[in-house]
Amino acid sequence: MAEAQRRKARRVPRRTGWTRDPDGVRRNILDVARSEFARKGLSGARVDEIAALTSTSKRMIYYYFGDKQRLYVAVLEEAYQSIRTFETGLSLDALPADEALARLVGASVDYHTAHPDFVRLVMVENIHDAQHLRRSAKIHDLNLTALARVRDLYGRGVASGVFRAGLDPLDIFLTLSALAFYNVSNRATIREVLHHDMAEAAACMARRAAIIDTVLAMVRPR
Amino acid sequence: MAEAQRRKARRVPRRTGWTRDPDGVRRNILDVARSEFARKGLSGARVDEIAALTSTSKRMIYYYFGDKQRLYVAVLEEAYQSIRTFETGLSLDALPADEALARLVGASVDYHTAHPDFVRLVMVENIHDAQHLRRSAKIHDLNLTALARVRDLYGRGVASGVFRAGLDPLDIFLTLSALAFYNVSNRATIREVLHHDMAEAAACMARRAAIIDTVLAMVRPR
DNA sequence: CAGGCTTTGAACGTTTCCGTACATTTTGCC
DNA sequence: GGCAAAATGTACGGAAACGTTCAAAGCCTG
Repeated sequence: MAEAQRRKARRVPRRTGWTRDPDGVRRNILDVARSEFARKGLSGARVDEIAALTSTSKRMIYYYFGDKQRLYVAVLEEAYQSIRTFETGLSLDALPADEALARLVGASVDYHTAHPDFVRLVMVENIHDAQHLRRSAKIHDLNLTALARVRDLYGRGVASGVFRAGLDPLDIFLTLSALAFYNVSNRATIREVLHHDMAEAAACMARRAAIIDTVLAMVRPR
Repeated sequence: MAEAQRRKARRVPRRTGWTRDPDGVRRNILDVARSEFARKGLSGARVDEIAALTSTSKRMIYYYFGDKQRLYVAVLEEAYQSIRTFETGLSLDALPADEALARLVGASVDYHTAHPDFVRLVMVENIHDAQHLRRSAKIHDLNLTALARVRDLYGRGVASGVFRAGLDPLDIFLTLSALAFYNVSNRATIREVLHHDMAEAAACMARRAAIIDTVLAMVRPR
């Protein structure tokens, strides 16, 4: 056929001098994809645009990840693994319970502030009803340690008398998560509706202190 | 031309018996669109699908709203107007400041719980960096009264000695918003990661009480 | 040095999806 | 009854955007 011949006749110039680096290529794709999915959502992000922003080509995205959805899931899984690593890395056991809690809350605020992409990915995933999270075996096994950590901390604080008894550790965890998360997730609408820019350094620090204060006030004996 | 003739030849069966109701048609489209945009986001929602779910046709969507984006903005504007109406409707002045705050927080939690579509729309808008909110004159003039209300309430409470002085009313507002919002916005990921279903009635009520408690603990004198 | 894994690159097929063209009818108001 | 606004329905243009297909070659390890 004429078409087959036309294809055969095409001369393809090759690039030389590249080093074989599968992990690097995957890394590069994942980094770009994370940013794009976080910025525009799953359906808003464009495979062609992600490809254009990588140092490789669309071809390799499909080579390594199969399709757009699986790329998204890979990004999501990595994001959750990162925050888990962060959580595990905090050493709180040496501190008194109240100081440890203050540090945990502060660290949580800082992590969210420093990783807006993570926050946005979680928003995107919530819009999609967490259906990708649900199907991901990797994340199901992840079993966030954060709640267990709060449970321990709270138990310690009650025992030593610095926290009041009768609280559900889940409420403490949800409160600190909510405050740290919302602070980043709703920055844009807060800016437009309240004319207040949480990205500004002074506002950021003040809010951080207020959040720590609030969580401590919640657990303090009355 | 043959094409023109073919079109001319087409016989279009009309539907009869409908009543003239522009507002009703707009209403119907807006309701469906809100649900779809809330469920799937701006880029995830499909105009054809929205049309299919209305009792009218795609033709009318473009007739009334021009294009997808303007339909989305209309939905967003209405959602913000609704919450503003709700906020204005609360009568808190007759109550002591602490009781008034408790009622305000409870009502806020209830509103978010009862209007998950609103919560999701705000999430979607945040993903888009609030660019539609920014351009909407309607919303810019809306000037949420909620913050002013908290400011008054807080002033009253400090004067009567039930609240401690030195807080920024903005922090109170952000805290109560964050807790009420996150409770709904992150339900899906909370369910998957913590295996805890906030939609369940018992969990819902317990969390509501904990949120009220937390905000009151924040402002209580020490 | 050989074979398989990695990489290249552009063009193409196909589907999806937004928005519009058409011609016409129905309704309600004056 | 006349008229303007409201409503109808389908098919189609055209642009995205996802994913694939071709053919070939460089790189590294064993």
